[in-house]
Amino acid sequence: MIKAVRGTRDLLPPETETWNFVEAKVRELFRVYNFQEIRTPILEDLQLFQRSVGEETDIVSKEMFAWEDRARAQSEKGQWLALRPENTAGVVRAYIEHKLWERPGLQRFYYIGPQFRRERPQKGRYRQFFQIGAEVIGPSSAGSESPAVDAEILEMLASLLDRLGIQGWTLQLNSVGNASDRPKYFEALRSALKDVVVRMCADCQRRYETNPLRVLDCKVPEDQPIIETLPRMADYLDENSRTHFAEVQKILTTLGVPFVINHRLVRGLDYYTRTAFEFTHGALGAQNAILGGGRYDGLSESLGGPPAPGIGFAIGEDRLVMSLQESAGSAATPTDIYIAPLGAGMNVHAALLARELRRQGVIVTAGDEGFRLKKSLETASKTGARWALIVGENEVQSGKFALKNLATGEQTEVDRDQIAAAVQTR
RNA sequence: GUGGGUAUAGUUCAGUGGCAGAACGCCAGACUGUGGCUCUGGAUGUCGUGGGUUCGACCCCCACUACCCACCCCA
Repeated sequence: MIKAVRGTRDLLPPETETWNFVEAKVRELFRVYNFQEIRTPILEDLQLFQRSVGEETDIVSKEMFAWEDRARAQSEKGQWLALRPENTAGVVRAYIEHKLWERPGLQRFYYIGPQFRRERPQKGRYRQFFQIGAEVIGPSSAGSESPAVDAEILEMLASLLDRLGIQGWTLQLNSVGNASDRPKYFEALRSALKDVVVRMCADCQRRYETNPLRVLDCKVPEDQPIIETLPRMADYLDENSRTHFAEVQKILTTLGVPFVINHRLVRGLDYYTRTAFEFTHGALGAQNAILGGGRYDGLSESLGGPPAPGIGFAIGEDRLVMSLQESAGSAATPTDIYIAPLGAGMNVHAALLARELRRQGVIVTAGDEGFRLKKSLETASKTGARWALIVGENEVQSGKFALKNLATGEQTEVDRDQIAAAVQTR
């Protein structure tokens, strides 16, 4: 039997109702914050991700679905293509490709779509997963570096989680520095680790070589005392970054958006600068990050574009839906009327009535004339219909149809043109 | 990539070296144009795949695969 490939899955009703609920709420919210939808290709040039996310990151070096496309001519080499592992790079590429800085003001985009990473699947982690994300990007002259933008994004996210009814989230905030002060911190961290790293876990010894920042993220209890003594990024921020970060916090506090400063929050993509954040939720198992994001002030340049500071985030939609189901149940949309055609030749009459009713906005399902009435009513109840409409010889002759309320058992005779009104008023 | 667990009906799961099970769900009948409740009956299936041991393997052994959980990493 052919099955869904590893790390991918089918989303079935009624769960898809929850997904639609989430997406509808999200679009509604983006609308009032004046974000507009952008749809970028799922397939991109591999180099896009190497140059943005970073060639040395796990995402690019180990987790990409990438392959060499067929060459156009014998002499040429094929282009390397990749399934996108995230969507920010694609949005920034589109920003550059279409010279969107020529448009007035800041560009505010949102997207909803599948992303791909070749990881080992576990709870809340899939090889094809869905992200809901947004980006604010533009020239500095349009205000793209303003801390007000960071605060607006964070306030929007807090509102979103609240409006979806997700309880118990935590906003963790940090500033990870810019292109000039990050290397300084990097050095300080490495030299502080130099003598103590031998006492740390095997993963940390590896991280010391590959990416010392990740040491801060270590969860091994024995390593915690050592990590506490390490220098903090906050002490290495330049004046600009420091006031920027302070201003973000000030606005959030004024707005009443709760957050905690986590000096050890690091992100796994190279393009992040300054403000970095995660929203976490307890009910997600080890993959507790429901969304993450931050600033990427130098990303456009590293993709060959003009200076275009920006900030964005990505929500793990799979995880969002998961935490939503922890907090509340979902409601299925019930059928209004189940039509029970009764006897030979009744299917055509049922089809005609269904057409008339649906044009009036009634949700209709029809059975088959071969069904016994008992079976039709049974199916109607089981599938959650509120009413059953009997379409038989007598009804067609008289023009009055038997309409049965499946909850109460009450049955009335209703004129053909009164059916929609009858089920919609009650 | 590493470690642990699991794999039997549509679903959730029992089970024993000797005929494949329960509950729920599904289909049908009791009841020919009146559902839910009840009763009766039926189909549930390559017991994950491939080898091996054995008179005989769903059960024991080996390999593989998939799924789940954790590490790593991230959303």
